[in-house]
Amino acid sequence: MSQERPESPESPESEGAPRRRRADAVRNAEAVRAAAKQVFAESGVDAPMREIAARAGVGVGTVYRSYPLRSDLIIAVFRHELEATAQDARALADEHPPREALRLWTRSLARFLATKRGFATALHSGDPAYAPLPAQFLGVLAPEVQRILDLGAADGTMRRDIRAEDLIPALGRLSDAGPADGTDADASRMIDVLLDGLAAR
Amino acid sequence: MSQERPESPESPESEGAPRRRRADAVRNAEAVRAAAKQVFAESGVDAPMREIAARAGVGVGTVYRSYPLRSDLIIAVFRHELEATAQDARALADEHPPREALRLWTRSLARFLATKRGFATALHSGDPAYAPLPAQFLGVLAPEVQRILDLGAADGTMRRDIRAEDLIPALGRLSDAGPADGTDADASRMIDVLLDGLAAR
DNA sequence: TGACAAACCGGAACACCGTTCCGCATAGTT
DNA sequence: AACTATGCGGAACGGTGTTCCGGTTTGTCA
Repeated sequence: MSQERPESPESPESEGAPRRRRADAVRNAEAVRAAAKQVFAESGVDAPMREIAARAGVGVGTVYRSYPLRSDLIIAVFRHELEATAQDARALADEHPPREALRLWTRSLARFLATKRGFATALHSGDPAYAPLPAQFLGVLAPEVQRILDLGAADGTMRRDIRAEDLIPALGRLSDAGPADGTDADASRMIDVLLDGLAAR
Repeated sequence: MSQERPESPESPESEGAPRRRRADAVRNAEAVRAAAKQVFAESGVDAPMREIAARAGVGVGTVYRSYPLRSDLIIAVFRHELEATAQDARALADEHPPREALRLWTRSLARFLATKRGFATALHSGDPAYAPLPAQFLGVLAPEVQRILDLGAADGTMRRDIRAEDLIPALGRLSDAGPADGTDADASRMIDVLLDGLAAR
């Protein structure tokens, strides 16, 4: 029971006790996350911070306190779905040969990106507010996708010199195309071409 | 000589005589274009309008009068280099077999994009200020690149179901990757994969 | 319980930026 | 020289990200 005391850190080595966050702070952080989810769905991930704050019944300062970077808020909102997409890769790898698993997974990825307005664009925008996004995105997806690539390399159906860290950003960029591009190219067709290029020669 | 009169339109059918622009207006438009070229090189194509105006020794209103959309200014600044890139496609098609010509041309395109800071990103940003950019971009490049694709289809080395209008945006997106992505993937490698996928099966 | 310090809050304030608008200046014409 | 329409400058407006601080709330300790 005495373990509950904030002053008794589990890890004695850590510098200074990281006093527990106040209850109202966590409440507000969650309210902001929920509000952001709504607003992102309606107006995209680049919606004004003020609107998110207003929707959460909170001041803008509070938003920035819990989520200093816009990307922190985006990750918090989409983390679950992002991890689900990663699990799709794992499941598909178990049920299909590698090439087919990868092809099907690109659909899953495209679905994820298509339903998060502005996410794909933010991913390669270069905007500092989104800077940590690509790495976090990759961090979740790459391990599972790499597993498919490894299987494909092992059974000789895929080339071995492309890693998930290269492939996923490329897929993300190609997925972002489509009607909103101004040119009505079909995104999935170019993705299929890319996957064909991934086949072992 | 009487032909010089503004009141004598060459095409009688057109509605109203399009009075010639004033001399100071063309001077200013050119000064703005030159200033924009400098500023774009230093700060990217999304540099503040005010800075371009200041550099040109002109008010912001004057910038908007000659170039209502940001994309108008961008096109004006890069038109020559863009057309040179299109000519590269023509030249390469004459000197190499189609697949090799296309491979070399992607390098030319990547060079073009790499030296125009922010251009590639603007191309697929969805920002209304850049809306006409993709179409103008394609309008210049597509005819020459399509020629390569046609040659490749004719000699049986390339698949026939991909058109330049689909391929070029994809190449543009993949070229935009690289170190600035946050992930240090090598853009040219994924482009090579895409080109491999373009080979006839 | 009451008091106190640390943590936290709200939102005004500041710094930019794109874009518009209009009184004034000037080029071109008669 | 006088006149007109064309063009000019830059103030002004609306919107946005981000910071900052006086005041409030929470958790703790006596």
